[in-house]
Amino acid sequence: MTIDGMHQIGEVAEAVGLSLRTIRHYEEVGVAPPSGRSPGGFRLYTDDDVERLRLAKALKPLDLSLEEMRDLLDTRDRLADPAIKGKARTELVERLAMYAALALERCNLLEEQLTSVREVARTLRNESVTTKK
Amino acid sequence: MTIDGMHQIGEVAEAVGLSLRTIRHYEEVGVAPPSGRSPGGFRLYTDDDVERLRLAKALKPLDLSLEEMRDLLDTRDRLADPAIKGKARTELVERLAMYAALALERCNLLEEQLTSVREVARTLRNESVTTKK
DNA sequence: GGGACTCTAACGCCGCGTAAGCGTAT
DNA sequence: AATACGCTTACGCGGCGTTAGAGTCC
Repeated sequence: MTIDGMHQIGEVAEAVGLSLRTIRHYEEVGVAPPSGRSPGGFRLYTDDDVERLRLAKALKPLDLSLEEMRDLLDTRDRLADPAIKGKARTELVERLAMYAALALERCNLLEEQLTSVREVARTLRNESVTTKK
Repeated sequence: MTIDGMHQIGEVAEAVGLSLRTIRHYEEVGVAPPSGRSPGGFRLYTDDDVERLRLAKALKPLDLSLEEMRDLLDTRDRLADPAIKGKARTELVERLAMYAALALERCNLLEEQLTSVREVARTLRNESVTTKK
């Protein structure tokens, strides 16, 4: 940890469980930019930045494009700002709801895959045991 | 369906639920080649070919490389040949067992993802409801 | 011969992995 | 001054999607 509670990339990668490359890439495409840089150019992440990265990682199974992920995260962040009111806010809420729905769909898909892959696993086990002796 | 119980690619795609492109690609890399071709060059798949494609699709959530998939499928097919005996057979069985183990691992990973994505889904729902009115 | 189907060849895209060569932090 | 850490740039890759243009089936 550096001065002022800022973290540099290695530390963050360790904590979040993403590769350096991925974290840098997430900056490039705006998914999770660091709030600052050291004088020498090192990326510096606040705790909130790290949280955003965590969320990003958690979102991965949703299989969104990185652009969609950025949109989702931005939407969430903007909703957290109570200064946004009225129609603008409603719009954001609806967008978030969309993503929520999408997440549910994706849950179902994952469940299907899980059962399917379980079946396959059993089949393979069987075949590699039945045939054994 | 063409003569002799052979199916052409569109029919197969429909039945299995893979795109034409994917099926062609699976031939290119040896995952699921058609048993024949029409005089004019159309791919012709037997019922067994179609079965192999089905299996290939079911295997997708395992997240193997196509090369590994090919290996898995080939191993299975060769095991089905009772002419293979002794050490060679044992080797095949062990290889299949490896894939079975890998499948189990993958199951766990999928479970993790599922719970994680469920949590996210709930969170999003909450946020898009709490904020609503 | 007309319409549906299929073919090959080639480029494009996304989400990073992986060097290479060089600067920064302590 | 050594060691660990980080930076940018750029190429590569897997698994297809997507034209484009030509051939095949019946």
